[in-house]
Amino acid sequence: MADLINEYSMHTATCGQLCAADDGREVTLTGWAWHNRDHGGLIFIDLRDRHGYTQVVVDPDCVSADDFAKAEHVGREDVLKVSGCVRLRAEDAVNPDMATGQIEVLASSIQVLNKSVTPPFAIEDGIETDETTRMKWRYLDLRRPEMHANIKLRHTVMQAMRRALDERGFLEVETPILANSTPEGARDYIVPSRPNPGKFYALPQSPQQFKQMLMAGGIERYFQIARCFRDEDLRADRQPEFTQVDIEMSFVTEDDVITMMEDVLHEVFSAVGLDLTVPLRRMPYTEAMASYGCDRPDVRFGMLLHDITDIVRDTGFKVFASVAQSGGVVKAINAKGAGDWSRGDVEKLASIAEANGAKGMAWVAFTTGGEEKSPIKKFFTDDEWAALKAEIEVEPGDLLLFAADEPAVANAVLSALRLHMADALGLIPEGEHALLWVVDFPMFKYDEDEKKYAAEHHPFSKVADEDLGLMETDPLSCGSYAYDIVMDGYEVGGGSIRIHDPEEQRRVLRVLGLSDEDIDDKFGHLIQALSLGTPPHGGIALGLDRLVMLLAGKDSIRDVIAFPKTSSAADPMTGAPSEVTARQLKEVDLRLM
RNA sequence: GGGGUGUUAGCUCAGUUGGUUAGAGCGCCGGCCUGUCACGUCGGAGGUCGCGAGUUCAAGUCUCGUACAUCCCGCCA
Repeated sequence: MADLINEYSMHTATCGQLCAADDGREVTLTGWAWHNRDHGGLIFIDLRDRHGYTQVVVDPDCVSADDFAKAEHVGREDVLKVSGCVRLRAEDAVNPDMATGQIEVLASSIQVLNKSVTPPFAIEDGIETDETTRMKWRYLDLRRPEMHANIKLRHTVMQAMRRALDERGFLEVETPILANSTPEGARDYIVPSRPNPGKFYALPQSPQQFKQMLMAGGIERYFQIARCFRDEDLRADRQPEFTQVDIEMSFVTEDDVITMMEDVLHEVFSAVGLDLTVPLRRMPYTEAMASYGCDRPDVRFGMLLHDITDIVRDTGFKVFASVAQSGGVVKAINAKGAGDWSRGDVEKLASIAEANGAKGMAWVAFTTGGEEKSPIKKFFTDDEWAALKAEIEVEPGDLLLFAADEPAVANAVLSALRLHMADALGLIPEGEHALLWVVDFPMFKYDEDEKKYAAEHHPFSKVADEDLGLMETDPLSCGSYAYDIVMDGYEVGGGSIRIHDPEEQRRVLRVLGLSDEDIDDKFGHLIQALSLGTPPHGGIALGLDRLVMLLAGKDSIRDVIAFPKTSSAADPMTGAPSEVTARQLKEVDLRLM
């Protein structure tokens, strides 16, 4: 075996890195055959490895008849070992579109290390093959240069992250995968415990409690590139298992965590050839909701939300007036450049509004020709119309889209429309990134379905000092020391300063509806640790998959995960999840219904 | 749990008003070809139209159900 490895690793060059300076070198290349162009008396084989392509020329005068016959039958994805001499191509044979297009390798011997059957799709960039097909043969998909680049980018980001954190005194610590179910939050993946019939582990949704225990354990600065699990429905940016760069620090303020994270990210961006200007903008949560309609604003373009509730409070357009008078809001965005859209195209936008909870969508188009088209204009007085136009500063070519509803719905609708219109109008600059902090999150929100309070961030975040007295009387007014980092409209990280006072922790959990008995049962270890000298601490977790996805310019994290799962949490390659035997079930004391 | 879109050759897709033997490009197989690089050229093979019912003289096409994929809402402390 050692000899075999040695033999394979002795190749003297890689396919993507030969250049004119290598002219005359004797090399041995190993790789996969991409294209085989057989001209009868002369054969060109493009050989591919991790680094790129090189053209191999097989001339019958330079190889044995046996090797030439082999070359004639080389097919896609055959694994070859080719020895030969690098030579400059004739001037008219140079391929300027190819990194190694200046040279070629004249083969002297060819060895087929492994013959491949015809692959189900082409191993090259820009394919439009269905993603399920790519996932079924993921190892083939991974051979494609763009997937290679994604995996390499992920590696570079992870290594830069480790280096930057190590340099700042963080210790990398592993925390358990077999952990406890948590009563709040996402649905857990559960694992039966054979020695404890009827009892289950839960895979961690995040190492949150363990990292707080590490602070209690005096580690002071911890990080982990941690796998996290959540049994919820999937999205393009959500997988059932995903990776967080999990960080926690003792004796710190919100500013300390934010500054540390900015420095680390600056180094990570440098490592991938990007310049991140720090410090980043910090936007209060209330401003994000008011101006962008969401807590993860994409600030690469404008089109901010305008609140026109006061202008339309008494208008003749009853839809607006009744919402405005009953505690709702009327807001609008101005999609500049869409003023000449056809009525049909504009009306189609209503389906986006409705998908986000709107009952309808009003609009006004100001054509570049100076016309004002709208189904609602006739209900407005001249003064109201003028006030509306002044507030939004309309010009010819503008299209106004309105949402009138309770604030949460109006914001959700306009946030979705804003993103759709930015995409449709090409307002998002390609390759540019915009990062910012969203700060001053509220501590609690009210869950209408469950009829109880829930933590906006999580129940271990510290309530703002000045609001501590409001916790029992007016939870929704309590701020917190929680912050998110947002990149290009995605939440790529979030964290907070944690509670380190045991009584404060109990109060928060009580607001969430937990009895003292529940608190002791589920969080007794935490409360106890807090009462035994846990230092003030705080931290953050970055969504590595999303971060790498954005850096790679992709719109699905599946493209930066080596072996992702489909939207039904299945793996088409391995067939997971699958049934287990009756014996396996019996061993863990389970029976299928 | 809900909504949208899709499923036809190995891959990407077309398929009209329901009507003869379901097509194209690429790939694959065979022949020819010494400067191609998405080589060219000639020929060939390749189909359970996702699956199951129904309507009809007749279904890739219409109806219902269902599976899977994908995007979104809910959900994701």
